[in-house]
Amino acid sequence: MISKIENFTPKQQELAAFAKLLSHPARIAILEFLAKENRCISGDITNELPLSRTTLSQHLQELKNSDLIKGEIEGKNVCYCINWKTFSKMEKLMKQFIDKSIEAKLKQSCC
Amino acid sequence: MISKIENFTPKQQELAAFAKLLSHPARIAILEFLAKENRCISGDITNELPLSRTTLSQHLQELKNSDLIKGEIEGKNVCYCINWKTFSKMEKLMKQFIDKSIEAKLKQSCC
DNA sequence: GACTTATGACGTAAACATACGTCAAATGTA
DNA sequence: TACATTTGACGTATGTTTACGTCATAAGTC
Repeated sequence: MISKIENFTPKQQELAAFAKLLSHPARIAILEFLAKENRCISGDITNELPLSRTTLSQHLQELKNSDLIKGEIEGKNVCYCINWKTFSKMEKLMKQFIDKSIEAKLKQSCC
Repeated sequence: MISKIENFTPKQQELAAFAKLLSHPARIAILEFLAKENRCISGDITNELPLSRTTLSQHLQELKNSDLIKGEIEGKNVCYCINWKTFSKMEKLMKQFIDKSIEAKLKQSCC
């Protein structure tokens, strides 16, 4: 199968990539948990979520690969936390898309 | 394989489902196109996007199944348009998630 | 009625995501 | 040094998404 993704605009691709990260409740739960805790948290996340450590590790890896979270080794543990720089970028793109759409809504005549 | 999705909160599931809809550039492009046009548009979308009619139809179906767009038959054509009620719901959930996260950021001490 | 056009339905192949068990490495503790 | 703990890496089975070709249907046109 040939991917056609590169035929879309960079912005569309970037927004889609961020949306993909949010497209599984486990990853949303991870981000919510990391945001809630005012200190950084290692594999405690495993105890919080109804998934095996292995599966969770995979989701963490995905978030880390996309730079939405950071993970730093702290002795025996790993301290994970949200990368706010990337998070803000996601917020901006998402807001832009939604606002642009809703703006257009006002001019709409049918349906 | 057993799905563990039902073990997460309804809000997490709902947000993830919306995010999944936005997780492909084609579907973002469709929504952008529908929002841009101030009249409703049928299969003209096919001419706008670098995908076969069949593939596009599949993406349209997905958006329609989730109620993010509506499609009404108009003679020979189908008039598609954004379902703003669902769109607003998505906006609200997404905003809630992002704002709640960023609010927590201010209290954060590490990383 | 025959023809064209627009569209959804169905089938299918390739790619990707999800979920988890097991293993190995690295670090702190007895 | 021996041992437990935390964690990423690897393998793998199953499920879902993407992409498209082909067929069927339904509405307008000749």
